[in-house]
Amino acid sequence: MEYRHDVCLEELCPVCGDKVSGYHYGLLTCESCKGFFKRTVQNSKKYTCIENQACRIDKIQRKRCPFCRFQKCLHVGMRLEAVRADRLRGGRNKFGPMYKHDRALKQQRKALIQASSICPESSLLLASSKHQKAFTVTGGLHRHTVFWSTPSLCSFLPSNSSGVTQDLHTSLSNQTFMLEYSSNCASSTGTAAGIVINPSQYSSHFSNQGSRMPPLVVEFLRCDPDEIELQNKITTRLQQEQMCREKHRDNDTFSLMCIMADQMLCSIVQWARASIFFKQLKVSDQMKILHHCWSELLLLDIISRQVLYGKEGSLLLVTGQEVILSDLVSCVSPLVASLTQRGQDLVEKLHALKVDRQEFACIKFLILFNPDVKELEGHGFVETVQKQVEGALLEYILSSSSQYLGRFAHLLLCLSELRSLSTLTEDYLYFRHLRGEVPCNNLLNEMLHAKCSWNEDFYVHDSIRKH
DNA sequence: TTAGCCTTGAGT
DNA sequence: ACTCAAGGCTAA
Repeated sequence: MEYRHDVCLEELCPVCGDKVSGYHYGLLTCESCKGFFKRTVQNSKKYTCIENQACRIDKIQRKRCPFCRFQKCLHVGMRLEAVRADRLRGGRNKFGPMYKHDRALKQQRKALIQASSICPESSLLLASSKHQKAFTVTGGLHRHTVFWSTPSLCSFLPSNSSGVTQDLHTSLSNQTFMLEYSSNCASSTGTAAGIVINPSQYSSHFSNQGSRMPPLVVEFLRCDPDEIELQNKITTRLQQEQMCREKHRDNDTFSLMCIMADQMLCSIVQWARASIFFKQLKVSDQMKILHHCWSELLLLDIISRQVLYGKEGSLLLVTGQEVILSDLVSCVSPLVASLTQRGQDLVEKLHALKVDRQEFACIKFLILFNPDVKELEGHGFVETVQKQVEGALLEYILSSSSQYLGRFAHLLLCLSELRSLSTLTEDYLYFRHLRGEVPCNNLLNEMLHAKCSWNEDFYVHDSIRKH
């Protein structure tokens, strides 16, 4: 199943890649998956997988494992409740407005993309990198030693999600995130992944904008960690570790920055884990995705902090401390100085665009759900989510900016630059890692380790087996 | 059991 | 009257 362009994607079934025949049970699917889903639900069929519940489902092989096919149906967002218990024919159900809205969004996106002269899939810009970035902070900050170990990535992720239940009722209860569709909300959701947020749940938080904000954006904001809490948490941990480990290790600025980055990575992983869509992925996919985008997310975190809260000429750390940029640039290597400068240029671009929290929240999800990640079991799902996120971002921009065409294109270009920067910075970190200069036993280290076994599967997988 | 085609009927 | 997602039918 090769999805190269949105043009094709629009017409391919997210379950098997066959030609789409219309909206069925919540999303666009082919006729055969529609029939399969209907038969399974109507007859309460129970299947078993003779492999390891990870069979590839495509047009050719879809008949081979109904268990995995049905799992995939649920995974991409087909809705059990759209199969009628009374078997009444004809008419319309409550999903009608959702389909209509989805169609309108697709139309809108197509028009926008054409008008922006961007390739049919914005994911061309969003999605082609092998790895990412790092951060370039250094300078005369702390003068103390901080070192501690962090749990590995797999310990952040649930260990039991490989066991997929085949029971329909359990499947239903697993979908508690699928909140009821509300046709009177300006939603950007309810598309292929079938996720629809009821904005009334959050309207108290965003009462000034709640009526206009796409529900998915509201949800992204809700997932976003609070900056003050994050600052307190990381500062506290840095202090704790400083007290515990004062005697250990050299405390050069680079090590300190690694440790801070490591803490930020922990919070990024926690954010992902608690976020809509991500929890639906299998743990193996969650790991692949995080291994792929950690540095980009880390860099975005640093950059968004500068754009939203920072002052010109200084670098605001997650701990709330400020570093004067000119001091910083003068005491690091030329490579790091140039990376810092590029990062600063990006900050200025985003600042000029007045990118807000909502947009950053969407961008984080665009980075996280990158369909370019290799060998994902839930590849179709990731693509679907990315399209939904793009749709939500687009809708948000449409509602909040009169310059939406240029704005959307600009944001994509900034993302492209972010990716390129992240690749360079990650390479730099990797180089320091190979020289043994990155503190061990932490998440950052593990990410870099994963990078070194890029085509094999990975250090983390070993950790899983041990568990 | 699958999947392509057919029938139905509420919403527009 | 038309649309289009439901369910139904049936050859393979």
